[in-house]
Amino acid sequence: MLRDRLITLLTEAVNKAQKDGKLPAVVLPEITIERPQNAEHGDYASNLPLKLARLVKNNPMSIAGELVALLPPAEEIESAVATPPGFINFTLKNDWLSRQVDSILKDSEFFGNSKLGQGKKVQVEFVSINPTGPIHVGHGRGAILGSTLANVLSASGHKVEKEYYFNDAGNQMDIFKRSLYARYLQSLGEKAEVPENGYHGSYMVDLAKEIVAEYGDKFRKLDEAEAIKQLGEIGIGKIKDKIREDLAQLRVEYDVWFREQSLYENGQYDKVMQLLRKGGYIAEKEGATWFVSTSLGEDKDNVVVRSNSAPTYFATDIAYHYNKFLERKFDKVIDIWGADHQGHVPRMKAVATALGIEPERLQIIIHQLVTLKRGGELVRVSKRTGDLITLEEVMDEVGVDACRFFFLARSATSQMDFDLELAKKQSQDNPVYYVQYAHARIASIMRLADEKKIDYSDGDVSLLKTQPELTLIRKLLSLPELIEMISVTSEPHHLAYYAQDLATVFHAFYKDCRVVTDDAAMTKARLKLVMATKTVLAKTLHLMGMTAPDRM
RNA sequence: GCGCUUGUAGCUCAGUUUGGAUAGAGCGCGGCCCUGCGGAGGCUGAGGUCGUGGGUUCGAACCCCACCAAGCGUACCA
Repeated sequence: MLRDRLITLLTEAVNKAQKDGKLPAVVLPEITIERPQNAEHGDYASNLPLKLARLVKNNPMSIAGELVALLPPAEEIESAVATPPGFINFTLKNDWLSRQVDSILKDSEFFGNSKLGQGKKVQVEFVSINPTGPIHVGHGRGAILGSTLANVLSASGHKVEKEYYFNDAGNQMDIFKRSLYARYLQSLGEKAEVPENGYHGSYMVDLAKEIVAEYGDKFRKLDEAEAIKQLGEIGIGKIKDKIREDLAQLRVEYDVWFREQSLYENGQYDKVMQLLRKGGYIAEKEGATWFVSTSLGEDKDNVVVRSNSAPTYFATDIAYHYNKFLERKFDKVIDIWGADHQGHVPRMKAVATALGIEPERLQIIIHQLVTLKRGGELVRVSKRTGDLITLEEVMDEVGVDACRFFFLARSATSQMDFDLELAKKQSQDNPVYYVQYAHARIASIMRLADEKKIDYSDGDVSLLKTQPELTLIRKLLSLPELIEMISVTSEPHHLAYYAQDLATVFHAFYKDCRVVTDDAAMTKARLKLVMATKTVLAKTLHLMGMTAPDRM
């Protein structure tokens, strides 16, 4: 990566300066290379002289001057200039830039991939809602964030597994089953009440009707406990299928669908509890069993087994993370949760510590919740009170591509209002179609070249030297940096901004540089550039889980 | 009360990790550009006390402190 190369060059310059006595022998601060916002400041810049100035108590500009003079020559660099107040600005060589078009074409869809991850095993777990109801729009945010992050991590050389955790055991499931039983009896014309803390949504009515249509009244004849059990399992199965369908429609694919139940079935729950007990992290008090997180600096202890001997969700989550790290041996685990789970973060970190797992290996990304609106009017999202807008409805209304783009264009930490009317309206104009339009436009040019039977494989890219061409090439070349940056920061929203930027510079290029002309040599060179742009744009869209249409 | 997250242009948001060069984008609003490969495009203008007040620094949207506002959490719910 060019950035690393510049750091090396600067380090050499500093070493030389210190050896020559032009710079005092101080410990070098971390060298940072940034991409200046202003194009006049070149392709890359370093503020190293400013940092050094403080340490050696010298004028930053004269340090910058010294370093520039001592920089070793490099084939990529046209110039390195000391600029007030003390930056070193690097500009790339035009012919080096244009040569990169050939290398993008050579790498094709693999352009931008790296070995950063060194094949490390990373799990990304996301969505993971209870199978008690359909997915709503807030969960969709986690789904899009998780699937996109997984795509990027794969591109940067991680061995990624995407996982969904079905909480199909415990308290909430019992409530769900009893709610369903009540709806079932109701749809057979009997009197029954959905429990007060139960699931009242209208989808439960539909679900009950569906089961009546399929199975008739056979569960009415069973005794209540047995009916609730059998009916409940059928209901859960149907909800799980629906969740899978919705996610598939959103283009979210999973490698593993993990069942909470399995933690009990294969004894891992008991195993981890014994382990914690042995480590002195378990205590009995007030009739319940507690995880003593205060011994790890937490504010309070947490119940793992209630006084009625039912384990809490926290208990199985402990077993689940034991399974992730110690049984399946992931090098890193990324959990993506909604902000309503933020209180769960510190205690899970404490669990990691108690199990001897370095807490950094467990990364928890919290995304803020989504407020759904329709024409400015607030829409309730809580599935426990019914009246919900499902992810399915949103996808049908605004389309999957627009949906993914909208969610991706915001950082996980931003609280977002998702206005359905606005999303539909805006997606007619911009920015989703703006980006996809660029791809369709490129496809159209390539079709024209194809019709004219132009073979551009021997095109000479060194003919590409005008400003719009070079600007486009520069933008193409920043994809590898972007992929690495997102892999490090886990912030895939930058992809959406990149896609827009790339579309913008392409449209500008298109305006200024006609591709297919009578000039055969220039046509071939530009076709190469256009094809390289198509590759990079499609790759960006695919990383975001969006389509790259050839026609619109 | 305490904790986490957020507050940047009329609206929706980047930029805050690593303090630096005139604070960016899209939408909306004003003005331009169609004899050419897809005008779902291009160019351009207006629009900002970076929540408020202090502090650190040669330099703060970014670091520190206080305050204000919003969301979430603070269960033997998940």
